[in-house]
Amino acid sequence: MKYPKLPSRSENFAEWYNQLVLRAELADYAPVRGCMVVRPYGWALWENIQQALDQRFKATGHQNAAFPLLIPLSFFEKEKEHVEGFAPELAIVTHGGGKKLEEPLAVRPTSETIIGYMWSKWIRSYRDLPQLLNQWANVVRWELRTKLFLRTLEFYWQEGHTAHATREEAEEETMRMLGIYEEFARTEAAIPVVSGQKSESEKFAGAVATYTIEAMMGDRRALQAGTSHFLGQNFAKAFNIQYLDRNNQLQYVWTTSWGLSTRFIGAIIMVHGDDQGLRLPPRLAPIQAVIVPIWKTDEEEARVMEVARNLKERLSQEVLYRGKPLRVHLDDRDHVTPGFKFNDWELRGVPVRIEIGPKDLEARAVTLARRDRPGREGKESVPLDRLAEHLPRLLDDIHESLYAQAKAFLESHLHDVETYEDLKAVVREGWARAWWCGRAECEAQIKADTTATNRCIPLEQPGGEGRCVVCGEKATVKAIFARAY
RNA sequence: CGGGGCGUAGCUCAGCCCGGAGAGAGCGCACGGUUCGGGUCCGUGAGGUCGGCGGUUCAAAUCCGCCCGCCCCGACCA
Repeated sequence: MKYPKLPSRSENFAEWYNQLVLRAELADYAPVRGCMVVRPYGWALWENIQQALDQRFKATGHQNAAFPLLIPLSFFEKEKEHVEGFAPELAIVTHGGGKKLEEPLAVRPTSETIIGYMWSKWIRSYRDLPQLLNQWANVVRWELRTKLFLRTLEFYWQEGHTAHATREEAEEETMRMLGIYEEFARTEAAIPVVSGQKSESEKFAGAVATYTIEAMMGDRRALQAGTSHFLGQNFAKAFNIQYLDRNNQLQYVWTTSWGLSTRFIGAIIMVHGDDQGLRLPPRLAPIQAVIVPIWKTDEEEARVMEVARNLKERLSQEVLYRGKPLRVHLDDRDHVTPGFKFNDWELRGVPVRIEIGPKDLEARAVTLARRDRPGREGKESVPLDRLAEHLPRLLDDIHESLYAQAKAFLESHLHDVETYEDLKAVVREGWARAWWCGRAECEAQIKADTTATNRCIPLEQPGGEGRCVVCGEKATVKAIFARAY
């Protein structure tokens, strides 16, 4: 076999993932340890994620801004938990312009501190609130163990930062943004998630409460796919962000922050991908439909290519999918065979392939192949003049089918457990949902015994009470335990 | 930071144990032809400080020492 197949997902998931990222040209290793280059195809995917989220942020009143990459090191020392959490993974600039700096500068690992500093200058009155900001940025965290998209020294994300007059408003904001992440994952990426709250030991350094969306990867490990933090007045006090309320009383603001990173691309790969390669969710796919022309003779080539070119023009100009022009690519490479192209575009995860050959021309039709169904089963012939109306429906159908598959997978590997023995067995192959007393010792015990961590306390709770799966004490909530990335 | 693996052509690797003739294979790439409805076939060609530095030797990709880098598995994290 000239073109080796990917390692199969079931045999070696980690190797399958690595090779797929490289071969689909989403990213490549940079010459610096732990850093990656996001290649055009991967970045196009990220741009579509950005668009989908940005639109939602703006619709809920947020504005984009840009804060500096470099942050005075002393800023991190102002909030005790924050510095403890981030100090070990800071990259620090000590020299500039050939001279040693008076004060070292940290390359931002997140921007609460510098935004807090600016707010302390900008906020004077309750009339200045709320502050609803977001920035699209790169950040650096000196991770020891890296993996493309999932954990790299430098990564790209959006970080939302808001300041509010009241606790209630800030808490509402925290939950609103968590809801947006959940809805985005479901309706754009076809990824079902569990929304919940992080335990004390898993929460963000400096937060009062951290909320998360957790997604189940194809190897049944959990991935934190987005987070939303209620920061209380921790940063307000650390950076002295105060305002005068209606009664002329000086008050501290209440802040939130929330983020989703290029890690989400890893989730898309690991949730939907199969042994053939990527299966990109149609609404985020850089290419939604690829046209593969097929011919034998020069005369056929001329006829087929003419129709193919016209089709590409017509589809990208006339067909709107969810309000945006259909993203169509014509694969006019003449030095590779159709069979090669089929495999190539399947590896790259394009949702729909449009085959046009002499037989199709004769029937005034094209052959459509959908990526979510393998082989012949996913193929159908569609008349040329019905394609424009057919494609959006097909893309929706693929989206629904990907979501349904992922949802079924999640549900079939998420089990309620009653005993500790059950929990230990379940987390080897999936997620365990169990009564938990809320104590860190019990979480730690589970982690020590199984390497599974407390992923979250789901917002959806059964109610009532039970006995902690570890210690047997009274428990009022159930938590999800799983091995995670 | 602990454990493991690897560094020879763009990629995957052979050669190294046992030093010696011209530094190799497959893929990819370029050109020509052939093919094209599920990873075509043939030919020609370009392409290499054998990770770096030092040592041993008449002679080092090969033996020895030091260094550097990367990947994988664990603890930490989005």
